[in-house]
Amino acid sequence: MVLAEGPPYKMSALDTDINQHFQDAIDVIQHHSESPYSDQGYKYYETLGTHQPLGCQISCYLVTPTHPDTLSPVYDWTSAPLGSQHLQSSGQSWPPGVPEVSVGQPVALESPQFYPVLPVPRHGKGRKKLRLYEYLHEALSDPAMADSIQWTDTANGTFHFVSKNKERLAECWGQRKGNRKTMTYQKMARALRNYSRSGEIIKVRRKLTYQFNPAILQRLGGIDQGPQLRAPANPSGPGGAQGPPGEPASYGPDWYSWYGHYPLQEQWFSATDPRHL
DNA sequence: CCACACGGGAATGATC
DNA sequence: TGATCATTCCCGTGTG
Repeated sequence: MVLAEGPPYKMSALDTDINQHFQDAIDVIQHHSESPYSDQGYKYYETLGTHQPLGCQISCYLVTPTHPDTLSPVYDWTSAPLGSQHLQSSGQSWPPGVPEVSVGQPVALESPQFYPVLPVPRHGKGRKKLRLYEYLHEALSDPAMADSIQWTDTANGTFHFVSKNKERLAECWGQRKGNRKTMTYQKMARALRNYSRSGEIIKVRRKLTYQFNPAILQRLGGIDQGPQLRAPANPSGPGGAQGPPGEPASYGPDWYSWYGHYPLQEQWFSATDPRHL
């Protein structure tokens, strides 16, 4: 586990508070919607593998095109540092693995082309094979799959599986890939955990909930930005109307896991240092 | 104790 | 043919 170096982590009431702080922080940031580097980040995204936009051939179901005005930056992601400050002010310390620069002054990142998460897609030959996160994104855009997978917070790219029907989604994925055996949620989740290492999708400390890397979201054509897409000022009730039942009302991006999992920390360190350019 | 969600090691398969 | 990534199996842990 990523927490190996730090003190054993345990979910507690404190986490709920912290997550609430995260949400509050997100709200604050959204009020200051002029993210200094979100645009810059997008410039970077554009340099990534923007080939082959998705949203095509779904064999299992119809695809609903994403909302036209999907260009709002997903800068919620950048609120991580803010959240971390909350963490620290709450007495929660970060593990040694967390890049300090990201904690202290991420918004001040001046090398937008080095947004600290995205594994650069292979150059040259693009991957033609459909990848799981692409499929999930498609499914999230498809109302027909809403009983299996839903956006938890489109603004920051979190989504969750519906416990009751998650197996159906997994099966559909397996069929889509033409696997020999039936895909199960367990196996699909195993693949998702691999994404945590590459940083494409991370696990959120919430039941059945994951979060897209914003760069991935951008690559996949943005996220829906319907009226409900903005994170509510205060997620009402347990995860709002869409959250899995029985879950705490507040949640937040798994910043800890995000940075902790990120395997390219050193690359990122050097990347953010202009001297290494 | 049980069911469920989750995490990860390791072997294997598929693709580039 | 090797590298990479996904799939598959399996076992262990934590939680309600």
